[in-house]
Amino acid sequence: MRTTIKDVAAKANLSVTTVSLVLNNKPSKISQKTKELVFKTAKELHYRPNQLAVGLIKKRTKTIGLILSDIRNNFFSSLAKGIEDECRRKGWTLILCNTSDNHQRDIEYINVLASKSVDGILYCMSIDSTLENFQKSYDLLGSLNLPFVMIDRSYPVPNRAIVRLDHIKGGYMATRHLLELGHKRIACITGPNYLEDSRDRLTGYKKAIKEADIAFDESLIFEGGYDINSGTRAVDDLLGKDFSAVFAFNDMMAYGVCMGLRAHGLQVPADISVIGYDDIFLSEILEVPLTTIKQPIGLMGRAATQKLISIIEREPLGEKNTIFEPELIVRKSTAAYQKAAAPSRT
Amino acid sequence: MRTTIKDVAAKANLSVTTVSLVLNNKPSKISQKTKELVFKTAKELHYRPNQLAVGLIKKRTKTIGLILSDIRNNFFSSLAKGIEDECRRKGWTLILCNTSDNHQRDIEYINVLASKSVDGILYCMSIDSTLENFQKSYDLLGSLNLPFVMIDRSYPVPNRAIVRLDHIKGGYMATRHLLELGHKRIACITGPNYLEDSRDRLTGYKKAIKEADIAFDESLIFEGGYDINSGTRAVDDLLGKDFSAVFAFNDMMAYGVCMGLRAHGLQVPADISVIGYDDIFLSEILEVPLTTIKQPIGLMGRAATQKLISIIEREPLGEKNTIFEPELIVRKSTAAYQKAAAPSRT
DNA sequence: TTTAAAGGATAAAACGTTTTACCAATATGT
DNA sequence: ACATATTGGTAAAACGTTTTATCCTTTAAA
Repeated sequence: MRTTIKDVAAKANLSVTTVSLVLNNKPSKISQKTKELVFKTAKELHYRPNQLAVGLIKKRTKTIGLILSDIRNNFFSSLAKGIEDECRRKGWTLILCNTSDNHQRDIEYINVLASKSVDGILYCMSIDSTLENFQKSYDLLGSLNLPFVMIDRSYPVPNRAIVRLDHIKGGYMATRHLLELGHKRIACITGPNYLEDSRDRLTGYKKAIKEADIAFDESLIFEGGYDINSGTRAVDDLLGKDFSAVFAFNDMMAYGVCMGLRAHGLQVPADISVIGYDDIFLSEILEVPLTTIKQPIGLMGRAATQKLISIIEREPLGEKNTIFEPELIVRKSTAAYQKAAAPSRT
Repeated sequence: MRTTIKDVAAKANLSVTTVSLVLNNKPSKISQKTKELVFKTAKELHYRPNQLAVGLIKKRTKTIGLILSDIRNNFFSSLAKGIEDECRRKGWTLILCNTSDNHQRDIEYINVLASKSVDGILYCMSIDSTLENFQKSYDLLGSLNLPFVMIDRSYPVPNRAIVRLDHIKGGYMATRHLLELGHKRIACITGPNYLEDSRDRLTGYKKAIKEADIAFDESLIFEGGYDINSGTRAVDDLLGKDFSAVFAFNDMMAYGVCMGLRAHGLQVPADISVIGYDDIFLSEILEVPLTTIKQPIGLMGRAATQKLISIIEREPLGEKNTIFEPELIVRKSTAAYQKAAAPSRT
């Protein structure tokens, strides 16, 4: 069996209380000599407090749960990396929960995490999180009295901390970039329409084209699901329509678009410009590196972790929400508009 | 505060013992009527056992730790996905530990996980794990009495369960594929030489060229670090030498090779054939999809999890080790040897 | 000399469970 | 009528900590 505090106390001929007091550096009147004896004995026996017992009595575990859709997705794994980094720095532990974009599991996992006594939750909703669904999670979290921070995706309800990008600005920047290259007919591959983050990007898009005096054309908007297939499906849908550029609301769908275009014999960016969103790892190493809007994903993960820990420890919080700024990364998938290049079905 | 078993007992006017017995379905002589009362009350109060207390007394937490290098790497995130899936299926919980390929952290995390009372560890060593380093982890794990399963990377020591691919065969298959396409001068980008998995692939390579009566040429072997940069550096080193194909010991390095070749104006596969290893997600969606040796990563994760749980629960184990079979996935980055295509410095 | 304060350490309760051993009341067999 | 089973349930210990209140000495102050 592992060494317990009793073993240390016994070996040092001291009480359990003394050992605990010393090891936890509590203000007490224990002589220097005794203190040293405790440290020495603890080290000899390789004593490490059993965190189950500690958690039980302190009602704190220094453990947080991370709920996300799919860790295989580079966006989430980068996020997880940032979060884990920050946890390690602060001596916290991270439990990983993968919902596979199934909201029922969001709920299950919240319950599991509560019964494991995590101190808080970092929550990226699954993609089928409508407002109603979110409300369920929100209520549950509330009834369990669990501190939580939403990452990226959320809905506006009271008393909810969120860390995310300014997606309106992001959508605006992406669109501006294409407009400045001379594109006027810009297709959008959005995320699910009920999601705020997708709606925000679209708002940014509309703002930009309006400023450029271009009418909004519903037929250029394709609702995707943030997955690679949405990109290829979008191309099938869009082909034959008049457009010279595509703004995909995430990089994954942008890859799909590129693949789809290629399959139809169209070149990026010669025939069609494509801009993505997220700047995940792949985007840089593609044969035609993707122009995209960068989210500082790792940083956002760290920020969210810090915020959650602050909430848990009841430190004075600055802003309830943290909004990051998007950044335009120009690579090779966007080019100036060429009149001749209007796409046609092959 | 959360509902405790005492609250349930109080409300139902029963003892804590009775409630516990009923809820855990223990053989006991509690009347059907009482049982129903217990279930009803527990449900009403939304009772969920505090797993800290349960863990403390049962000396089981149904929690395992996963130690890996970098979750951003698609190989590991796919692995983590498989592992998490299996954990969820069986009602286990997963703690994620990211070592950033720093062996010191392997050690730290093993200690942390032990103090959190995980029941076992799934261990992917960091890349700087020499035999000595591994020995330290191994000894620590032993002294903590922690069941563990190594994934992919390990060293041959007694009493160690490992789940991995047959890398000798994998190396052999990759090389055979290139040989069959007519290539005779095949460069290798290996992993660190002290790692068994890299050495095994090289063994497979040597076996294949020997069978084809081709002499082993040390100058065609470049020792990489399994990262993308190793691939580009390898190209710099190799250029000017006589070779028509490259076998990169993982897909990441294969991408690096492709990028490097492209930077030097060489085409894949027209000028140089490239084969990778792993078959991670990217490989399929590249402009020139990568021919590679597939590791069933998700499956391996699940298998490792099952094995670990079996060990923890002392179920009869079949084989101590599980060796998966490699599979050749032919895509577009390899082509038949063309005499004219010998590379030259640009 | 008595009282108060300081110094050094500890006993015991508490956290929320599980589990073992036991108890009381009723029913059964002789 | 008595011993014995059976039925239905509970008290209390244990898990490994932290923390509060308390205790005994010794020293300082009155």
